[in-house]
Formats: sequence, C-alpha cells, structure tokens
Amino acid sequence: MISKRKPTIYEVAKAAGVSRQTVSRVLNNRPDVSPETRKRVKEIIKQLDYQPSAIARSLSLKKTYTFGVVTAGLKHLGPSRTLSGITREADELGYGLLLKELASFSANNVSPLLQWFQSYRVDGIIWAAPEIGDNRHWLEGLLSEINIPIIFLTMKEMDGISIVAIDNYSGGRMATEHLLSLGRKNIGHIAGPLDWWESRERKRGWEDALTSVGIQPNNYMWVEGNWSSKSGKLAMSELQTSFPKMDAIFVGNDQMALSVLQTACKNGIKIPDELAVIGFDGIPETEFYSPPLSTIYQNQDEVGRTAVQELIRLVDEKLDEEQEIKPRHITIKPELITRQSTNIS
Amino acid sequence: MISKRKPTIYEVAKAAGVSRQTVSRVLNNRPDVSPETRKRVKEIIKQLDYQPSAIARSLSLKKTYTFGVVTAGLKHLGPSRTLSGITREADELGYGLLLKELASFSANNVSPLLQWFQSYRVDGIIWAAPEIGDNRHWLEGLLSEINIPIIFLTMKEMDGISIVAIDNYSGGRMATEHLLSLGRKNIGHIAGPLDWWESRERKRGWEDALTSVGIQPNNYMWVEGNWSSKSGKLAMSELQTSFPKMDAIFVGNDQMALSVLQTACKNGIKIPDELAVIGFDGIPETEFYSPPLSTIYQNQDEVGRTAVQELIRLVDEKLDEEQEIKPRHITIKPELITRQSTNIS
DNA sequence: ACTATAAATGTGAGCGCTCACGGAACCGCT
DNA sequence: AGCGGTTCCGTGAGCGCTCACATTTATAGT
Repeated sequence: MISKRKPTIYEVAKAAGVSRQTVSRVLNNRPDVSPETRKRVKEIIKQLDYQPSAIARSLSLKKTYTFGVVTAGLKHLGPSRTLSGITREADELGYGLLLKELASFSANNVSPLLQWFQSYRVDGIIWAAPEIGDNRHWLEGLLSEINIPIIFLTMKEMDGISIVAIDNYSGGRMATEHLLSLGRKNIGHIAGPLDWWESRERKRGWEDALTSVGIQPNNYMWVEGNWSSKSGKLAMSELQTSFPKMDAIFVGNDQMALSVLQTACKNGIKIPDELAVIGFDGIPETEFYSPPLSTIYQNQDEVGRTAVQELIRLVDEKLDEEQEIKPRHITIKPELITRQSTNIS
Repeated sequence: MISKRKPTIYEVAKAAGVSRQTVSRVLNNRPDVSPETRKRVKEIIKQLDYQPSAIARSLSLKKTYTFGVVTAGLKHLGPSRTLSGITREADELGYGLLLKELASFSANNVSPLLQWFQSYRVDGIIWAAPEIGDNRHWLEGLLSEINIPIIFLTMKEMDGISIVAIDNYSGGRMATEHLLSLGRKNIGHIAGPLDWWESRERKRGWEDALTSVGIQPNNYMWVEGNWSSKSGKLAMSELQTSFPKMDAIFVGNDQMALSVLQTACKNGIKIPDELAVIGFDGIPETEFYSPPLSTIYQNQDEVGRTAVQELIRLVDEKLDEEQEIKPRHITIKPELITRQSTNIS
C-alpha cells in the first residue's frame, strides 16, 4: 500500500513461499495447485493488492485480448449506437477495445491506423466506419498484408471479407411496400447522401418496390439529402413543388423524417391523411413526436454485438493453424414499426 | 511478406548488420547513429515490413501511451460528442485509448473497471461518465489506492481531484437572463433529471437569475424531465396547466426544447410571441427547426480535448518525481446562441 | 518393499523491447 | 606521443509474465 511500485508476480511468490509459476497457475485457475496453496496465494495477492500485468502477459502469450475499433462521425447517432453494442459485448466476453476515430468519414489514408493497431498487437479489428465513396479502396492492396482478422460493419458484400450489416435494401423495400399497402400510389423519397452505401441500398429498395407494382420511380419523385434535419426540410420543400401529387414519402433516416413532420405541421399538411411519412433508423424521438413516426428500426446495438462475437470466432479459428479462415456475411434484418404517421384513420 | 511471423527488432538488426540497439535508436530517432546506417536500417525496416511491438516497448518502458476512458450512455448525444473530442486530441498527441462503457449511468461498482485499467497499465484515466446520484461515492475509498492519474469530466468541484467541466450554472443563468432581457417575467423551467449534477446546476442558474431580479421561483413554475423528447412533451403540458401565465421557458436540454416547440406548433401557441423558448446543448437540429431554437451551446468537444491535454500534463508531472501533482479545476463557459425562438419581432 | 502413476511444485528460457554501460575509432590539441 | 573529447556502435541485464520441461512428494498396485 505504501510502496508506490506495483508488486510483481515474483514478490507475491516470495511472500507466499512458492514459485512464480505456482502464482501464475493460481492466477489462471489452472488445476495443478493444491487447495491450501491456492488459498494462501490468493490471500497474499489481495493483501499486496497485486495486479497482474496484462502487458507482460500479452508479450509472453502473443495475445492481448484487445480489439481495435475504427469509427467515424461519433458525433452522429448511428455510429455511437453501434459502438455501444461493441463495448458491451466485448466487455462481457473479456476483451478490451482500442478506439480510433477517423478524422473524416471519407478518410482514405488508413495505413497508419492499421499499423498502429498492429504495433499494439490487437487480436482483431472491427471496422465500424460507414462505407462512403471509395473509402474501401485501400482494401484490395492493404488487406493482404495485414495478418489480423478484421470484420467490417455495414458495407457491400465482398469476397473474402467478413461483414456484419443491416439489410438496408430490405428496409427500404419494406418501408415502401408498407406505404403501398396503405393504398398510396405517389410515393416520394428523400435519400441520404448517395455516396453512402446505405443510402443507395435504401433507395434501391424504394425503387424496386415501386417498379414491382408497375410504378416508375422518376427523378422528380426523389431528392438527395445529407441526413441532417436541415436537408430534410429543404428536400421536403423541393418535393412539394416537383411532385405535388405526392401522398406518401419514405425518408432515408429519422432525423430528416422528423424534419418533414415539422415542416408539414408548419405548412398545415395533415399527417397521415394528406401525406403518409415513414423514416428509417428507429431513434427514440420517433415514438413521441406528434404524430408518432413510423419507421424502419435497425438494431445497431445488435450489429455491434454480432461483430464482436464473429470476430472472436475468427480469432479462434486463426489459432487453429489447420483451419482455413472462412469469412461470413451476416445480415441483420430491420423491422417495420408502424405508428400514426402512416396510420390512416 | 511470405512469413506469417512478425519480424522482431533482432531480425532487422541482423539483416542490416548492426545490433538491436542501433535499430532501436533508429526507431526512436536518437542522435547517435550515422546517416548511412540510419538510412540502411530504415530500408530494411520497410523491406521486412517490420512493426515494432508497442507491447514489448511498454513493458520495458513502463509506459504504454494509452489512456483508459470511461463513458456511459454512449447512445445519447452528449457522451459521444465528448468522446469524439477525446479521441481526436489523444490521437494527435500520440496516445491510444482503451474504452469502457459503464453498464448503466448509475453504476457504482467501478472497482473491476479500475483494476482492468491498472492491469493494462494505462498511463491515465479519463472519467467521462456523468455524475449522477452518488455514483462518485467510490471516490473517497478507491481513489487513494489508484496510482494512476485520473481526470473527471463534468462533475462538482472536489478537493484533490482534477476536473474539466462545463459551467452549467452560468449557462442556466445566461439563458434565464436572456429571457428576462426580453421583458418576460413569467419564466418556467423544464429541468433534466435532478439526480444529475448538470441538471441541478442549470436549475440553480435559473433560480438565481430570477431571485436576483426579485422574482420568486416557485414550484409550479418548473417540472422535472428526463432529457427525452417524450418527457419534454409531458412537462410542457404539465406546465401549461400549472403555470398558465408562463410567457418564456428555459428548457434543460435541446431535445426536450425541440419537443416543446413541436407541442407548441401543434397546440397553436405562437413562438416566440406567446412563449419564448431556449434550450441547452447546441445540437445541430436547433439551427434549422422552425422556428430555430435559441440555446446555450456547450462545447463538449473542447471538454474532451482539454481533458486529454490536462491528463498528459498530469502524467508528465508524475514522472517528475520531485513535483507534487497538483489537480486543477478547469471550467469551460457555455455560449448563448440567440435565434428566432427568443427573438421578438 | 518396490516400482508405476499421479499430483503438486519448481527451473530455465524466452516473449521483444530499452536502459545503462562500455568500447572502438577518430579528431585536434599541447 | 599522449591526452581528452566526439561520434558511433555493441553487450549485458531487465521489464513481468508463461511455456515446456524437470523434479519432488504422495498414492496406489502387486
């Protein structure tokens, strides 16, 4: 207690009158220790407030029990929800997380980042930054040189790469089909920024749902936003002039959708009678807005948790020298939540 | 490239025909190496794709260049904004972050968490979870046993502890004084959950601003919310009956404030003519709402960045055996942003 | 009583780095 | 020739742990 220096395994051993190895056995719950010895060692450990050094352990074991996590845009809601799932699952499964945030969404100079993770000898990497533009460009070149299992979140399927993703296409399709089931025929769309893979998928879902019932999705029927409230507002007023017959709208995320509701309230448009609105994400606010917003709920928490589980599987597989690592594509289905904004009274 | 095994410093040395120590000198940019040797070693390093092991380095140096970060409620906006500031600053200053999220806001069993950080030998800890109820209870007992510098975010001043916090009291006061400056006399308040230190401070600011102009803040003039949109809505309707004369309101955070605007729009209350509204936080949505919401902007990014800088200072001070560590309380002032919701036309 | 077997413990060596040294080679100076 | 001072580089030891193996002691089997 008094000594500032942390005790080492050696000092514990000396105090308990055993060898370091025995202490090590106690620490790792190995069988080959007599009950009395085990008890005594444990007491000494408590008494000395001994904390085994994970660093030394990592060096010797060549395993750190840490994962590297890459996020981007932490200030936005989506990424941090996923991150939350990751932290919880990793914690429960005994892994720590080394966190790095990309300087920008479209950062393409990922090499230093990967090197940093490598030098800290993480057991695996979770790439939780969204796929935007060609920010997966580096994959082809760099990935082969990395000997660390890596799992990607929310990106297009790709051979030889492990991915956990929400099925955005289905989500977009579900949303649109729901609006169609209401009897609406003039269904507009506010897309997210189209350099995001997720946006494109959702839009594709909207298009396919329309064409499969014989409606042609034309250019005047949709506008590109950038996820923000502001862009939702702007997009809405654009659509009102370009597509005046619009009687329903699928909005690419909830934030823009709420903004649409807001604008509608201000302009005296009746929701859902004159305009049915559905969003995407399932943020808490949707439930208590007036009117409450229908939406496609994506369980980002689960994405995070699944990613951790899958990564651990990959790590274990890698230890099995024999076994070839087989990447998987795991898809998580979003859910339709219907509320008043699409509930025709 | 072909060999799976990572090369060690020793192999680099052999390949370059020098000793490990020389390679080490090159890695750390030490002076005592001739230009030619340095160049040659660097080439070999590149050629072998050598990544020095931060683990081994940490063990030898007894310094890991990592900080532990504790957050809570990542799913909410505030915490992740702060976290973002932390990640960026840490990255720029050459530190990595080991992230842990508290299972709940009011988690009080922090001992395992602290132990975990200790075993990974982090150089310092950033406690970025909000102060709620008595979740600082452990401080008294535990802190003395921890030999790692630790810095707290957003908590009440306390002797012997380093803190970086937004001045919530001033914020609440500024907001209220702004409403007073509009000529409004009947100023209500929707507080955040009062077990949060931040909520209490903001409320105190509201109270003091009122009493200092001779107005008595009575119980019917305020309601306790829980930060969520839903609670904002409920609180608003409660106030409308308990405090019908209310002509201005200071809302404890933006999310609840936006909900108030929403409710007002629905009920036909004119903003700001009949009711002036100001929030707290400065989330992006406020700017583009209709009407745009006045608010107290708190720069959480800066809180995060400052915390990292301050922690590094503490770490360096600790290395100086001589120097006594002197904790500081750093306060960051929020800013008043006036928009249409308090702009009397 | 004597070996075979298991249970409990201890002993090098090594993980990949850095520190504190020490040594060699070279310079100019008296 | 002898001295100190640079500049450059290498050697042992150690950071705190775990592995594989060796060793001791207790237990059982015939």
